[in-house]
Amino acid sequence: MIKIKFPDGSVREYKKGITSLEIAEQISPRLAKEVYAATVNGEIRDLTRSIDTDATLILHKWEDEQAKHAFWHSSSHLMAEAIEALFPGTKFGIGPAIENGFYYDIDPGNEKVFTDSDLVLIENKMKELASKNLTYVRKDVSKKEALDLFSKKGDEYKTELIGDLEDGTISLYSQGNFTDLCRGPHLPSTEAIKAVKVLSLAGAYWRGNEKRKMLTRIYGITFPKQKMLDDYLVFLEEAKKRDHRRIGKELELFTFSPKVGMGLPLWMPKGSEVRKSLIDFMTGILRKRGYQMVTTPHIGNVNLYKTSGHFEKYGADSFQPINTPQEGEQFMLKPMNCPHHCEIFNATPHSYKDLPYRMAEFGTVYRYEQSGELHGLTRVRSFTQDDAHHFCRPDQLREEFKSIIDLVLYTFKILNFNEYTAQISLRDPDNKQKYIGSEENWIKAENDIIEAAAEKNLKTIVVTGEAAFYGPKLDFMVKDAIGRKWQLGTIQVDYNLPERFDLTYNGSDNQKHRPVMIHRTIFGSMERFIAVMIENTAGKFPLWLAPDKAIILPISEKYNDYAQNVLQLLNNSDICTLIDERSEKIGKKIRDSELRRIPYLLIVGEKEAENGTIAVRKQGEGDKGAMKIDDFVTFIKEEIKKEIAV
RNA sequence: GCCGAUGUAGCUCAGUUGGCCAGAGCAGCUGAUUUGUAAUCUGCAGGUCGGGGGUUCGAAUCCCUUCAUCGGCUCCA
Repeated sequence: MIKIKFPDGSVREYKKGITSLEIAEQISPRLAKEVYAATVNGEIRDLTRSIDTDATLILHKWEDEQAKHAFWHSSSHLMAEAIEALFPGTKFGIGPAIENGFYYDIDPGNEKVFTDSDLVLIENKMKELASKNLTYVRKDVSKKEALDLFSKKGDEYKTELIGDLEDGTISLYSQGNFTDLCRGPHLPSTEAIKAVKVLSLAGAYWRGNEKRKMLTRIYGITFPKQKMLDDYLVFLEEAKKRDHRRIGKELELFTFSPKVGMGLPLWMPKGSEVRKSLIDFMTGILRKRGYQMVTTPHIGNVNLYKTSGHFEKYGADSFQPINTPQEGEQFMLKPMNCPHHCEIFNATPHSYKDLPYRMAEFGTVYRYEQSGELHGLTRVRSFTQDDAHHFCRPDQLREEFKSIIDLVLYTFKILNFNEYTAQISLRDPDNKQKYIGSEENWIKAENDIIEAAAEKNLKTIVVTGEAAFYGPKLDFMVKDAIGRKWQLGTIQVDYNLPERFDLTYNGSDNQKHRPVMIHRTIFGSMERFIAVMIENTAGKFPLWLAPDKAIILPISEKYNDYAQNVLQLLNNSDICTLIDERSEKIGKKIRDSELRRIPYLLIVGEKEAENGTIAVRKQGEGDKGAMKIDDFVTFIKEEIKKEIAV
C-alpha cells in the first residue's frame, strides 16, 4: 500500500501502482470525468501513469492551467493525426498548447499549399477521430529507437529535435495511427474533446529562425463542452467589435493614409481631443511629483545616437540618416528621447543636493518597423511617448524606483485598471554580447529592480533575455474589460547613458560623480494607450476623456433657437457640446447619438425652452430628468473631477 | 522582411461556372414632415470594381505584377 496526500492535507491509502485516474474514480466517477492531468510529487503527469511510492497528488480540473495545457496539447496531436490522415507525407515540426488553444507547425512538402478550405476538412476529421475515443499511450524509448522511428518516417524536423535531446529515455505518445515525440502529459483518451475549432493558418519559421524554412502553422482550439466553444467564439466576436481600428474609424479619432505612409497615424480632431485630455491629465500629475517638462526636436545629429549606442544597435534597421545639402552632416529621426534629455542635463551643472532631476516630455519618436509588423495604433512608425528620465544619485536609486512604481499604480487606479501584473526583464546570461555596459553595472541594476519590486510587494514574474540592450526593466501589464492583457508602462534602470554622455554632478565631497538614470513611461505611448482605452471601453470613453461631452437634441426645428442658446452657454463653459438640428424625430436623434457614444444627450422642447432647462439623458442609462443649464455645467465639472481623483 | 488570405460607393456587404448600362442597406444631399427618449417618408447623387499589365469578341470575375489591409512568424531602443 502507498500513502497519497491530497491538497486539503488529507491522506489516504491505495494499493501500489494505482493511477491518478483510478484514484479520481474512487473519489467520485464525476470527478474522474472532469480531471485532465495530475501533479504527482510536484511533477506534472498523465492521469494514466501508475504511482508506485507515497506521494502528494493534485488532480487538475479544467480551471487549472495544467489541465488546459494537457487538453490542448492532446488536441494538437489529434489535429496532427487528422492532417496526416488527410494529407499523407506531411512532416511535423512542433505542436504545443498555447494560452488559448494550440497550434501545429507542419511542412506540407511538395507543392501542397494549405488554404482556409483545408481548415474545415481538418476540423471535421478531428471531430471524427475524437469520437473514436482513441487512447493516448505513452512509450519510453531510447534516443536511438526514437531517431530510427522518425528517420524511417522521413520526418527531419522530429529527428532534429531528438538530436538536440540528452541521451536517455525519450517519451513517445501515440493515439490512433499517430505517434509523436512528446514530453506529455496527455489526456487518457480523445473522448474528452467534445468541441473543436480549427481557427487559422499562418507562416512560422522553423525553430523561430528567419534563416530557416517557413512552415505552415495551423491554430486551433478545443473544449470539453460545446457551450464553452460557443462562448469562446462569442468572446472573439466581442473582441472584434472592440477593435480600436474599427472604432477609431467609426468615431473619427484617427486614420491612416497610404499617401502619407503606412504606420503613420493621422490624428483627427476628436482623437486629438482625447490625446489632449490624457496629456493634460498626466501633466497635472507630473507637476505634483516634481517633474519638469522639456521639449526636444524630432531629429538629432547621427553622432548623438553613436554616443548613446543606439546607432550601433539599430542604425541599420532605422529610417536612414537625412543628409544636409551643404554642411555634410547627417541627422536621424529621433528614435528615443533620452539622448536629448541627457544633453539637457549636461547643459547646467548639478549639485548632489538638486537630485533627483526628473525630466519629462511627450516626445514623438520615429522607428522603422517592418511592414508586416504594423498594426493599428499599437505598432506604428511614429508615436508619442509619455517619456521621463530620472537622473539621481546611486544612493537615491532604490527610493526613486519605488516612487515610480507608486506613480504607475496610482495612475492605473485612476484609469480603472485594477488588475495588473508586473514583469522583470533581465539579461540573457547566455548571450551577453547583445548588451552594452559593464558586468558590474548590470548586476547592480538587476538587483535594484528586483529589490525595489520586492519592497513594493509587487507580484512579479521574472523573464531572462527580455531586457533592453542598455539595462533591465520592469514592465506593467493591465487586464482589460474582457480579460485581455496589454503591456503599458515600463521602468528601466540605466547606468550606461550617464557614462556615455559623461553626465556628472558635484557631490558633498566637491568631486564629480556619475548619476544613475531611470527611463520610464506610464502610458507607453499615446497611440498604444488610446488603443487600449478604446478596446477597454469599446469606445465609450469615460466623461473626462470623451472628445464631446454632450449633444443637444431639439425635439423639432421650432426649438433650434433655444438649442443654439444652450449650445453657446455650454461651449462657453468649456463643455464641448454638439447639436443635432436635423429634421429627424427625437427617437432617431437619440439613437444616432447613442451610437456615437456621446456621454450626455440633452433634449430640448417646449417645456425646456419655457423653463430654461434641458432634459438630460445619460448614454447607456436613459432619462435622468430636467436640469437647469447652470446646474448641468456644475454637474459635468463635478463628474469629471470625480473621475480623475482617487 | 517572410508565409497565407483579402481588396466592389464614406461604411457594411451582394454580384453563381467570364456575357446586356455593377446592385442593396446605412451614411450624404433634395423635398415633405415638426415630431418627447434607440431607425418618418420621397427623390437624387455617389463606384477608374485598390493601381498597372496581359489572356479574350467580351474581365469585378482568369493570369502576371504592384500597392494597401488582415492573421501569424521574425523584430520591438
